[in-house]
Amino acid sequence: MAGEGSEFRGRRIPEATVVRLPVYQRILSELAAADQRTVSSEQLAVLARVGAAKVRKDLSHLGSFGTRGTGYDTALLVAQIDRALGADGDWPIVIVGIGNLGRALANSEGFSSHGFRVTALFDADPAVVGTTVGGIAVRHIEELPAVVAAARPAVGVVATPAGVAQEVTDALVANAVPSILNFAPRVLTVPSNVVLRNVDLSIELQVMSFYQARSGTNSAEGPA
Amino acid sequence: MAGEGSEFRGRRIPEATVVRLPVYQRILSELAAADQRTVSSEQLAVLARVGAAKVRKDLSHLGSFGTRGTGYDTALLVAQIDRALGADGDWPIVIVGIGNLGRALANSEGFSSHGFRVTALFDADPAVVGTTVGGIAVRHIEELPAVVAAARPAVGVVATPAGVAQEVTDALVANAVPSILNFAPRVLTVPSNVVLRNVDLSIELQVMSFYQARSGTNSAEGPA
DNA sequence: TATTGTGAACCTCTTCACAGCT
DNA sequence: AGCTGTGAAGAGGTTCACAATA
Repeated sequence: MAGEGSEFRGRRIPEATVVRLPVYQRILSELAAADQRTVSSEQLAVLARVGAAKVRKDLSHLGSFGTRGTGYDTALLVAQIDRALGADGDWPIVIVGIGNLGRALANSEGFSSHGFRVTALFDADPAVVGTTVGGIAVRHIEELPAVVAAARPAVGVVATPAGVAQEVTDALVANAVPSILNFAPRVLTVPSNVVLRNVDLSIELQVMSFYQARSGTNSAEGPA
Repeated sequence: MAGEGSEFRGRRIPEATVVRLPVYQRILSELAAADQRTVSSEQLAVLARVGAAKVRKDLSHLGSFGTRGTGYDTALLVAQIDRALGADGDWPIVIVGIGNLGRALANSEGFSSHGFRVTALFDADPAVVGTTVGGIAVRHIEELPAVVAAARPAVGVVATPAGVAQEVTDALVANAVPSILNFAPRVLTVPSNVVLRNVDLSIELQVMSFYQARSGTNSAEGPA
């Protein structure tokens, strides 16, 4: 459990910063592995492809861990970011919908690091139920309430067809899953106390075709 | 090519809006399929889980297609959004890295709609090269330059391990691929004229554990 | 000297509120 | 009356620029 709020700086970290912390963390881990003891905001900025001022402001939300004239202690910074992100915790995951994408997620590196751990898989297809994916047996969706109520996963991943995404989400929420990561191309409704994030592959492509369709336009650079 | 700028309103559409347009488009398509002729910003807002004012402002960037007192013509709006997003175009895609994720993407619905079309798959593993995924034969990565130079894909999808993501990207860019969609957990460098978008599954999870780690904290609501 | 931490300016996106049109 | 389109206000995030400090 290890849930002590100990000496939290009462800071409210902006979402934009939260999204960048994992990027910094990955870079810092690599630097630490290469035995680099300290790092400047400038170097981290170059590696993360952002501005140095942004790096400093982002890190300042975690506290004041840098040393003026020297930079940041690499290992210390990794530890601080890990703590902020909860990487020192244990975060069981369940995945619902074991199609191509669900299978890929179940086997994904990202789903078994930083404290994450896939604990259960569910599908409705009898041909899939009972098979083993990434070392875990796929259970029938009807077992979801019982299994989830017992296992208390931290994250429910929805990788089902769009048509059943909302009802699957409702089942997860009803069984106290506090965070939902949705891959189905559907806008989901969840209570306000549930954290919902969406990953929509189709949207990413469409954003690209938007910019490309535009760049095809005569590059009439607007006058100031 | 079909590259006519015809009667473009010289508007610069905010990125935040661009990301929501595909969501509206999907909802509107469903309404149109259900024979709903018109839709109000309020109804669309409820379905997309955003504010009505935001819907109106977003749509206003495309032009003035609503009718006061009535709402928007559903079919017309779908057509306008499609046009803005380039959904009336042809967007060949190549996917590099045919692991679990690349395979899922190659079979994905989202990669074969809205004008998108997977045209080539590449991998470095001899055990994978030559196999067929989603009806397309996987070619060796060494064939990439020749194939890409000939096929001129609009989007290159990087689904390789992080270690080779940059070199694969360099090869795509060198062969004139104008947009890169990166799934590798690595910050990529591309020339400024190349559109780059990142999808990082691990980051999404870490953002969730961040919020959950926080909510575990005594909900000491900060004083104003 | 080198580099952090941060107020202030700036920019972008969101929300409000209402004039204007049907 | 009903609903859009938008100027203006507000909130959030980024960048600047520099004082503080090792």
